[in-house]
Amino acid sequence: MQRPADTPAKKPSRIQTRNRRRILEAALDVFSVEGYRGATLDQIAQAAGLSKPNILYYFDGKEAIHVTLLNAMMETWVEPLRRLDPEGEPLDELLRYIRRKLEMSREYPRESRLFANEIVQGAPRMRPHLEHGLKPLVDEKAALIARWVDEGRLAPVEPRHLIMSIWATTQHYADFEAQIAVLMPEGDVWDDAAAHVEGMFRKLLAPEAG
Amino acid sequence: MQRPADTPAKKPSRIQTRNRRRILEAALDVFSVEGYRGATLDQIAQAAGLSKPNILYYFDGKEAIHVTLLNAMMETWVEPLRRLDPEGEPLDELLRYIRRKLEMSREYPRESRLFANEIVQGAPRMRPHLEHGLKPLVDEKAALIARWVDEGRLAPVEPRHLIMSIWATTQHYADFEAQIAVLMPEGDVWDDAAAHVEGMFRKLLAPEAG
DNA sequence: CCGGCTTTTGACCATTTGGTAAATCCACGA
DNA sequence: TCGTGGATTTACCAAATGGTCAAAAGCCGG
Repeated sequence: MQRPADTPAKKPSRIQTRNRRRILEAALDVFSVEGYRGATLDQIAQAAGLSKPNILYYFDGKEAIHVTLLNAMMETWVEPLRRLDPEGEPLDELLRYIRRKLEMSREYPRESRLFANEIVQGAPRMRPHLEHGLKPLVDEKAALIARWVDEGRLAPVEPRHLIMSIWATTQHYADFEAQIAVLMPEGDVWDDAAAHVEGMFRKLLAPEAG
Repeated sequence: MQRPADTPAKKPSRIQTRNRRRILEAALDVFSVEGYRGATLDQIAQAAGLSKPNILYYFDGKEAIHVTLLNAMMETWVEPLRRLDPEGEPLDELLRYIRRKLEMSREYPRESRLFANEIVQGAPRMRPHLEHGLKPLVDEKAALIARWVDEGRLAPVEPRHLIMSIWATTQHYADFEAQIAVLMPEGDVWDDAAAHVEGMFRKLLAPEAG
């Protein structure tokens, strides 16, 4: 059997799980800074502490690694949005979402940049996932937000553009970290960012009092 | 003379200006989609309608083209920020800046993505420019905004994070266009974006009435 | 401690890619 | 019109890169 990876026939051995994890970890490092085409199997192999042919023993090729990474990551990436609770208090729900999203930018900047690279370059390997995985979720949550607005529990706002703004502002701190490192004075960038972003969206979303 | 490009000794011939322009135009197309390492001289050559060696006749190499593009672009890119007028009405000035920035995302998405690619990947070829070109300008304008806040002419806001938010939200529409194309319903995305972004920052920045 | 599997490696390949050298083409002013 | 310098092409490299293959090495239940 050539690809123990994809065939779910047998349970993967301990070595397999360990090495696959190592490879994905290394690949995340490399892909997230070099982009897909910029990354090389040699880089990944070296970062993983394995030989290049050995990596190709575990994955069907460079693209397979990339796709595996993107898919695995998209799950956790949209999780916070999925958690938007239709039963909750609208403003609380959205602010919690925003905080969580910013946290993820801080904790998983590599994942964010992996994604950013893919999208900036036209999402060549991810468009299907965007259409069938992300779009329905965004449609659903946009409808929810629209409902909240209709009910007067949120200030009027275009739901999809709100979501874009949240993504843009939060992910910016991960994706453009190189720029931020240059422009921001030393200090609690992340704390200030949290305060700023939360305050901004609170003002945007708070329904008119009275 | 090998490099009529860099040596300012003689005025460039008509052919030179034409071909250099062509090359840069083609390179912008390619680099903005593929990133630096993803782009190939063959792609650029083909897009420019020139042969590869001919391209290397006009530029010292792949990197020289990229750097030329980045530098040329940075000028126009920060121009709107430079225009923030200390004498103007703060809210008007900032909203005008925001509108202009969004306009530029619409008119020059390739430039925006070229820049995004470079920064996401750690700004390997642009850090000096960021430090010596962009940082002083941001420092200056951040101080200006801080002054406006102190004078009570803007709602309290952390100036640098405000600037980041403006960049994030406006450039997002260019940089993540592939995603937006999937998620947004057909229609005037740009008009809605303008309304949304302007409204958002107006709420954020408007000083307390009274 | 053996036999059969999983895993790993060294050698190798074809293609791509950035770049070069020299020959050729061509525009244009004297 | 003709020579000359700028512009262009043809024919190449050498290195990098994704990937293959068969042999070697390790691992592990019996």
